[in-house]
Amino acid sequence: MNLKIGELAARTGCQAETIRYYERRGLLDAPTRSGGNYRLYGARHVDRLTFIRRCRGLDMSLDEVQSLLAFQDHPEQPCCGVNDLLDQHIGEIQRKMSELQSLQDELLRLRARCQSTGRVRECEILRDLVS
Amino acid sequence: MNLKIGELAARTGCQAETIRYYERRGLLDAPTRSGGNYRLYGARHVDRLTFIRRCRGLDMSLDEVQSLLAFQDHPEQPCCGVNDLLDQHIGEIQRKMSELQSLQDELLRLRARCQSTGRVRECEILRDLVS
DNA sequence: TAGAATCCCTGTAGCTACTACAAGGTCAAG
DNA sequence: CTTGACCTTGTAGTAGCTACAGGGATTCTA
Repeated sequence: MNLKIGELAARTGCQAETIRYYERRGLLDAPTRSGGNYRLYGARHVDRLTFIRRCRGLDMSLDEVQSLLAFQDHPEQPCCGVNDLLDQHIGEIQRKMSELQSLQDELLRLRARCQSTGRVRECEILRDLVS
Repeated sequence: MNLKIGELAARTGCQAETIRYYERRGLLDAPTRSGGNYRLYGARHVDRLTFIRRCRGLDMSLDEVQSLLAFQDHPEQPCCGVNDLLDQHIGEIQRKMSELQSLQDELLRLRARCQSTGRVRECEILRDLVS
């Protein structure tokens, strides 16, 4: 294996600087180094990084990802913690969505107040926003 | 009028530190000062800050708010720019919502893979996240 | 009128999850 | 042997605040 950071980056679709950042943050453990002090990654790192990127793609925070990684490192534990974390995350997304829905409603209502023919002076949108 | 920053904060539901931050950012212009160097705000500031907070409540960025404030300061301009900004913002919210919807779908699919009885070792959720 | 409590001031550093340098070292190709 | 692509560390920037520290002003109470 023995990938350099750029190769790992290409393989996972993650920038090299992001990989170094994950290492600093403690999500990815430090790989071995080559003679010239280059990071050398193995298959285990590819898996971990893939996992992290998948979770991030699902909008999880790095703290959440770190929790899931901790579960992976203790395979004998019951897995209900994983489910709890996911349920909580699903709840958060739910909340965000309904919040955005209210925003959208209000924005459309606001937008309907102006037919874009006049001057700023008479614009009902701006007037509406102060009150 | 002549409100101190804490009074303006209480009146608008905005923290004093946030108000100072808006001043630094150039959204709220610097008020006069008292003898003891306290900021003293007038009715105009109350209106501006209310406007800003309303916009922020609609999830607009400070840059967007600043654009709207610029429109307010040029009341003779045609107001179609205001409409454009709002339409664009509505579009963004729309995009965010459909993105969250896909996330939600995928999270629910993922969640359905585990019935929380086993150990982490066999957890299909974690397995799914690596591949 | 003294002292305490509560405000206010400036400036700086922290938060998330990166991203973008600068200044330099390593390595492979020509 | 030089060029260019890659790698290294460290630092600073992004958005929109928030949280101090260390000090001054004002106001309330005894």
